[in-house]
Amino acid sequence: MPVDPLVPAHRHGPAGNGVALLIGHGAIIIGAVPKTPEAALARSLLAWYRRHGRDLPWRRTRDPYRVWVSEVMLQQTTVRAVVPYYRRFLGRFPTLRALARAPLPRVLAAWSGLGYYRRARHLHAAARIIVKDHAGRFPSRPDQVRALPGVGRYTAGALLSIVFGRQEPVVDGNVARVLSRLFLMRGDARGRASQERLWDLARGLVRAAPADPGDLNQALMELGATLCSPLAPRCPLCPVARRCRARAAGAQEAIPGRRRARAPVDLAATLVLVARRGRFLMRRRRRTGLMDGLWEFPALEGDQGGAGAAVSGDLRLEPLERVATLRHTITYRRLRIEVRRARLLSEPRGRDYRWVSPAGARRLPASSLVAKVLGSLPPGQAPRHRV
DNA sequence: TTCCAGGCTT
DNA sequence: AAGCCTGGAA
Repeated sequence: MPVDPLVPAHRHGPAGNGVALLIGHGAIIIGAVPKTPEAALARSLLAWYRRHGRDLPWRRTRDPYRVWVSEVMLQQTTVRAVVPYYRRFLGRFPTLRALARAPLPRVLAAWSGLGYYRRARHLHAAARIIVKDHAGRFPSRPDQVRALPGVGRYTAGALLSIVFGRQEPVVDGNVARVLSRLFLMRGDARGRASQERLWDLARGLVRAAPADPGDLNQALMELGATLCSPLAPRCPLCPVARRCRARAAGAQEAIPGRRRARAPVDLAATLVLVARRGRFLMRRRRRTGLMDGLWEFPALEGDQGGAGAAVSGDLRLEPLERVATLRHTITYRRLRIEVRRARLLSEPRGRDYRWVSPAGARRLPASSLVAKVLGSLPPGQAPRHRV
């Protein structure tokens, strides 16, 4: 058994003793006296979570499929953004088998606007793997869960603890913040040593809550998401503020240290709207690593904003008047986008082109940029007939 | 206008 | 270590 750096060897042992109170004629267990620091923390966190945890849709089920969908959506995405997508997604794909049967474009369409579209591909691929290799039953073995595409250390731990009640730790951004504050971890929280320390701490805590590992993990995440915020944490409301070393040191806002972002790159692009019979021409992106397989309005290549013929992939066209200007950011790219009408000089060919009504565009797999473009068009700029 | 949170993959 | 996306806060 690995030595836990937090706990002196003689402190290892049962988590606590029951304390009985006699009230009237009955004996009532009112709680356990924690024997270890972890047990004390776990007990406070669990009590707080049960009283103050938010009522979220995926907390009303233990269906592995539903919890899995929520966890993948919650990767790099806030609860507020996820909730409507989660409901819609499960409306369209109510079961793992339904998801596995669905064509990928339908899955991507349900994901449109949520970002990080690789997650949707992974989810879909993993559903098919589960049907094929696990008879449609979500695996409960850590190695099998971890082997699914799109399931890393965090997501595996979340699923195993929440759905299968296993004592597996989780460290997401919220947990990392909570733990680095509780244990006053100065220095770069993203370094390898810090990460291992965080996972060790999380493991120690989840093992101190053997009856409710999933709730313990969710309590840590909930605390980070609600009270233990990056800025202005609400320590007076925190169930473990008394045990927080960062707070004792007055350093809660300084921990963990901020990540230095990659310098943004400014780019200019021109998107073209080609209208025909009330529809716009759209094209499906190829595999570039960026919004793979999503539909978009054709972009002019390079610096072709001026007059005359221009090229967009295998398309030749003539840009016309500008109808909108907007900004869009993708990771470190800051795009300044001009939207221009255009006239075709060559006919689009193949499955990667479609003529789409504005309503139809909102049903295709597409990034938020498409919605942004459609929303930026002035009234009366809807597609019109053009000879 | 800028900054930021937020896991997985390669 | 770098890249992926978006919405909301500062």
